[in-house]
Amino acid sequence: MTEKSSPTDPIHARGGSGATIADVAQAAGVSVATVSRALSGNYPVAKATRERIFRSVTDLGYVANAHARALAGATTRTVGIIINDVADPFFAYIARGVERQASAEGRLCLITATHGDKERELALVDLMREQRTDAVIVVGGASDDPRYRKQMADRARALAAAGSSLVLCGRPSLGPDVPTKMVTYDNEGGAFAITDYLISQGHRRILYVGGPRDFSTTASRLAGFYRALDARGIERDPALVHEGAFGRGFGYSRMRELLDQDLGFTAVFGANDLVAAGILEALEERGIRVPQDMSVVGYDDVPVASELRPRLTTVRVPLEELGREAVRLALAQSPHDAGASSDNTLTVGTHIVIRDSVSPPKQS
Amino acid sequence: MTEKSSPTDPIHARGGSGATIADVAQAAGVSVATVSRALSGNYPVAKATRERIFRSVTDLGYVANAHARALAGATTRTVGIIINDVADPFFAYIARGVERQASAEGRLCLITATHGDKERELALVDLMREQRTDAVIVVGGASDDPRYRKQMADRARALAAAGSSLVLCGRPSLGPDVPTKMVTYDNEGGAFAITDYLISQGHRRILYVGGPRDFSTTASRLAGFYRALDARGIERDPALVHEGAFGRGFGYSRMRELLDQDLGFTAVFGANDLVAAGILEALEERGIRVPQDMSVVGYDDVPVASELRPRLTTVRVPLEELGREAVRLALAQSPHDAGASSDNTLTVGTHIVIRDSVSPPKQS
DNA sequence: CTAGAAATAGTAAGCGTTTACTATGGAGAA
DNA sequence: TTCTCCATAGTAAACGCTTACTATTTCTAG
Repeated sequence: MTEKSSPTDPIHARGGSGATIADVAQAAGVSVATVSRALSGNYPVAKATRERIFRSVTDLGYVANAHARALAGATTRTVGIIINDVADPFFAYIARGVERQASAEGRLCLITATHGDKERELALVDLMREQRTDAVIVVGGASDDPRYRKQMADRARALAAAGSSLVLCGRPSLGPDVPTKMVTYDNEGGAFAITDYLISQGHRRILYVGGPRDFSTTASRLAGFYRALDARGIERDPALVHEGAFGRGFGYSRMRELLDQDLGFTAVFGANDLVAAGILEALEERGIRVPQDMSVVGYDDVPVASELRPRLTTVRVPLEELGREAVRLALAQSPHDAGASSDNTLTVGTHIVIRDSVSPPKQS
Repeated sequence: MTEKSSPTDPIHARGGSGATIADVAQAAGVSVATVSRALSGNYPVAKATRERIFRSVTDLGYVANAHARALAGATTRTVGIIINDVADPFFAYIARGVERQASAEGRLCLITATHGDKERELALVDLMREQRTDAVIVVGGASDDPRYRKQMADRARALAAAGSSLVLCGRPSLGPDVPTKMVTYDNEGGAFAITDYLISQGHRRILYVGGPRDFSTTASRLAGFYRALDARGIERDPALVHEGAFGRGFGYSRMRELLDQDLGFTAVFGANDLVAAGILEALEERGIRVPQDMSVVGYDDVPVASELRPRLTTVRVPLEELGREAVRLALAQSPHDAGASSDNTLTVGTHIVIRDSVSPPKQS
């Protein structure tokens, strides 16, 4: 007895590559079929037999081979999610919702990141197809490059044909004839609401900063922004719109440049909270007080918004909910089970949350 | 022709559940073996044949079945990671490192969350065993319950026996005879350094708040804290140590209570940045200025630390690096390939980053 | 007491790949 | 010309499960 572990230790038994169902069957003196049935519990197995089997299972530290199971059976009990970046809070909260709902529905969650590369995104969808996930959820705004859309549409069809589905989360449809499911939030409405709030506080020249060009999220937010301007009869000034990126760094550096120009704006709409954080930093550096000298708003209401000083007035997007709904919809038999309309679309609302970063413009 | 998509569309072809390698073989007029070889490219296939095969692959929108592949071949090209919460920045940054390194090494990444439940953690390790992941990485401090340790040790052995490995990331060893790999950071050293910094600024009564009791991370940070006190000959006062949790909410509420007692501390050490953020909020609410009236430090240096005002002085932990190293070590043939010592342990350093939340105590 | 229905267990056919082994054809060597 | 050796391609045996069928008991009812 040179073994360190005691003979009753589970798991340690085989030196090979893990016990198989056949090992368990042999140990329990039954056939593999019986073991399989005892484990899945969908077929009667005599109590004594079952107990013997379970004892062997623990003794051997047996766990089923998920691949063999997926190959023989139908479903993989896995959902795939594709996001930009695991550490970006916008995506992280959606991923949390996905992870939680998936695990509530007994699924595992394959999370991958594109790092903002759309080619990679397509490749990742294929990877998930290889994995035969029960659904693949792609999150976040999309490029509107037609070639890309076509490629994604092809994949949506392939997934649908294979009994899986492509879920678009927070991004526009690929077209009416493409079999996808969609979970979105009212991006344009939120932008409208917060812009209107700024206007109602007396602002007339509002700077818009951030968000990649030709990107669906940017387009919707900008659309809401313009609609609010139009509704109040305020002229659109192209000099006040600065697309670019979604990061904090972009907000900071672009704001620094803009501050040197004489644009005469009294409020800034950051395309998201991170951009707004950068804007705030640039303002702080210049000694411009917020909200006394300048009002600032963001979008998304990620935790940083309430961490900032002043606390950021922003648009709340129910991110975690979005993720949960994506999974519900993905796994639902019929769209109605998940509370979606019959075109498989579900929209969650947004609303503005008022904190301390906005006040009426200074009288000049 | 009632089909909407054009006949040259890839993918749309079969109505079934996805094309198989046999379909491709038939379409290309070769055997499945040849297709398999053409795809894996590890065996000569005539150029013309190969091209024919690839054409069929695109025509059919074929992607290999990862499960069949895993079953027949050896490896799954997947690593599993188990964290507390996807949206907690501490874990999110580690997860990002894991995800990036895994994808750099051609692996997919299965991410799951325990929500702080250690039973669930064990169950998740088994789930990953089922998936036959090339490695399973468990992240973050661990409970020191002996039963739990035993269970985890069993699983480590099972994984090792199956040719996979258990990687402990930021948590203590399970014992010398348990086959694990470890990536850690100098938790105790960081706590020592920042406590010493506080002392060097003149603080003598330092409050410690946060971190679950009987938790390895808490234990190490507290150990560093005490060592610094001892080294300077400052008495340990149990009334100044308040374990509890790692969240922002805990920092806030506990600090409120503590402020009502007359403890006479001049500085607060938050067990992590989130706790420190809560502390700062409680202080702000009471109108206590930081750092003039009270100094505050945190731990981890997650983004919120530089978002806060005052910017938080804290201990920097190279989280993303930690995740990357975990994957490198997990996948390395020999520990030396990954720069680890021969006992499969790798430690990354921590250092304090000084910002604006500490100053000498007020003369009273 | 016996036919027929449960209840329980076993047999074996896949599931979609990879890969060891085998087969074929033609080029170069003798 | 004949033999060998490559370069290719095919055959078929796993891989570890699930499940449709089949077989054996054991009840239950008539």
